[in-house]
Amino acid sequence: MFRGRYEHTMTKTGRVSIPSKFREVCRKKYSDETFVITNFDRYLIAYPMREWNELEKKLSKISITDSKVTSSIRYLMGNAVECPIDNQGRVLIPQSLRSYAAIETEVVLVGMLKKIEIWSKEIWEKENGSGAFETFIQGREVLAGYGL
Amino acid sequence: MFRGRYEHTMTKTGRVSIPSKFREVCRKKYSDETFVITNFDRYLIAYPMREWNELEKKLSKISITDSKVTSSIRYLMGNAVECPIDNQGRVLIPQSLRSYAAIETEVVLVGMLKKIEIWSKEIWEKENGSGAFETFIQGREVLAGYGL
DNA sequence: TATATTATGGCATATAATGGCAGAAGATAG
DNA sequence: CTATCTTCTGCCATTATATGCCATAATATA
Repeated sequence: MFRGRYEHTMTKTGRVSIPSKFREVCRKKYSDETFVITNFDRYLIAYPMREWNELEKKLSKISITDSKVTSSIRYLMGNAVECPIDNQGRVLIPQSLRSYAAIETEVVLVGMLKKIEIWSKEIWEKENGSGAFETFIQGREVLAGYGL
Repeated sequence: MFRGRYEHTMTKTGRVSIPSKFREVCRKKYSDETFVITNFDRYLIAYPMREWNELEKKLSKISITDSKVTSSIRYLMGNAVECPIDNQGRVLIPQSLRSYAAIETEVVLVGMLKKIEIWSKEIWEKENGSGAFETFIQGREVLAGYGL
């Protein structure tokens, strides 16, 4: 599973190195070095191809009559981009996703179990900087039931 | 499956470039570079030939007693146009479909699993611009059961 | 300390998107 | 039936973006 936090810089052309620990998870657990990246709130999430495919398979069985569901699928699929890891261990993050998550050069990558989060450093610090510990303490009670 | 969102411009002659990622899906998954495009809501939908054929097969099994269903099928079939991808990776969108979806120059193409949606940028922004994330969050509860 | 791996910058090349134009095909009017 | 107009289609040119590759510096590992 993906864990840990890394701060990397993006090149002018929009490429970001994937931390080697994450790549190792890709190789060993998924035998595949491709992510599907999509936007989530103010940050991006990257799923290994296999995890994403399972999601797609389920979604493709939903009938298109419910317009609310359709527009949720549209949001999710419309923002999803397949990003293979290159020989230097980097992915190209498309312009649209970059601007969506306000990523310019400094990037924070966070391992989150089956997926990776990609934040602009600025936004990361605002939302997870000081105060993060307090938030953690508040949510921790829920985790207690899971063996923490 | 088709995924991702692309903003392209249509030429004066009504040709639109199909994003290379979509073309790749056509080649690899369908071994065919022809779409069937028809109008749907306020936008167009484009199916790879094979998916369209399966849809037709299913529709042909519906008995024609229900006149409402019949006219829906008529609507769908009557506007369907076969659009091959040319050597530059473009399709010609017939005038009738263009005016139906109010497409003039700026076009948004959205990958939606087994099909592609083609929107006029203007309408896209009205219906899926700001606020789309909120809508997504609302509809997401439905998707939660699908592993999101 | 030597060697491998990682992160990242720079550059050359390939591919993508799209505008323009001209000939072909098809429609329409006389 | 033919002249004219419109639309379709293929091809070339241009620009922007993506991609592959090499180099280097920093860090980790033996």
